[in-house]
Amino acid sequence: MLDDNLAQKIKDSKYRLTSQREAILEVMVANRGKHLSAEEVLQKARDEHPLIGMATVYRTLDILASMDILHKSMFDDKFRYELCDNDRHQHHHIICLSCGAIAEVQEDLLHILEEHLEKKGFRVLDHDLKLYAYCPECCQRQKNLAR
Amino acid sequence: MLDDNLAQKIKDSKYRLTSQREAILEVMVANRGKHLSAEEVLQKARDEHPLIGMATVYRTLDILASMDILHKSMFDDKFRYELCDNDRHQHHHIICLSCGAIAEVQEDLLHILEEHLEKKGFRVLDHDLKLYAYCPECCQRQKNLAR
DNA sequence: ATCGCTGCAAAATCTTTGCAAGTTA
DNA sequence: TAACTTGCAAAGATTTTGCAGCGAT
Repeated sequence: MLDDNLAQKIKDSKYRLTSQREAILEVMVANRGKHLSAEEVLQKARDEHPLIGMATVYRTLDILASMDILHKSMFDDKFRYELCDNDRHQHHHIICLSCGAIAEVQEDLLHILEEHLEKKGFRVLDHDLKLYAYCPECCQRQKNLAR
Repeated sequence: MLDDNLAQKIKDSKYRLTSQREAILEVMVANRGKHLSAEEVLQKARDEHPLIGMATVYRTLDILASMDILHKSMFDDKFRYELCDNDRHQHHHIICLSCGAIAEVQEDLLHILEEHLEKKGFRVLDHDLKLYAYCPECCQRQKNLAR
């Protein structure tokens, strides 16, 4: 079942709400909080819409990102997309170098940095912070192996 | 003229110091502080070594990055490489959305964030912060146009 | 003389684009 | 109907790989 707000947002835009776009939106909503690649979106969207093509997926994801419905960023050498979540605005990613798990960090220390830069004449619009770490589970596993 | 330290570092490693590797190192040293793509490195390296191939460039850049001589990161949808600078360790990138200029930020606010994560059981090894902004020059140009 | 390294070409990925046909408002 | 959208296939772009021959130690 698709979030009416998002469907409406598209109807109100210059874009048309097609069954393919609806299917892709549903996939993104159903996977809230996950960072899906175009390939993953394609596979999941095909459950609902078996004939959908990759070009449509890329085109739709880019439209949704330009409408601030999705956030597009680069992980693992490819673009990944996640549903924007208005409640948790400033979140950063912490990527486990061992298992690849992606956790999120809510801390908002970057405002201080951004204010500093604004004083120097920059106008900061966005940022992207990735932390590379071993996650608690992998740290534990490494300790167990060492025993 | 190539930094003897770096040439020596390769000689001391399991890798051989070939004329191609030397040429690539020289390019990176001559462009200290810049973020070069493989293609750009290839073009510059060919001034010195006209027959060098792209595969060699990629292979060498990856070796140098694995030795912590270069830092590899993704900008503008491709990998870019820059010489590691021991004096300015924690630096972040601020990318102008208008002219594409890349400035660097030395502020080191991330330690606080990393300590917080360490307490939660992560072991943080590296981070990558990109800020997207309009640079002071482009801000000024926009103001001038508006007049 | 080894064993590593190189250049070339081909392959592998990921992403974008052209176009004829189908669909939406 | 008019304009937008789709799927397919082809093209683009970046990066990696296989291999025969070359080169460093």
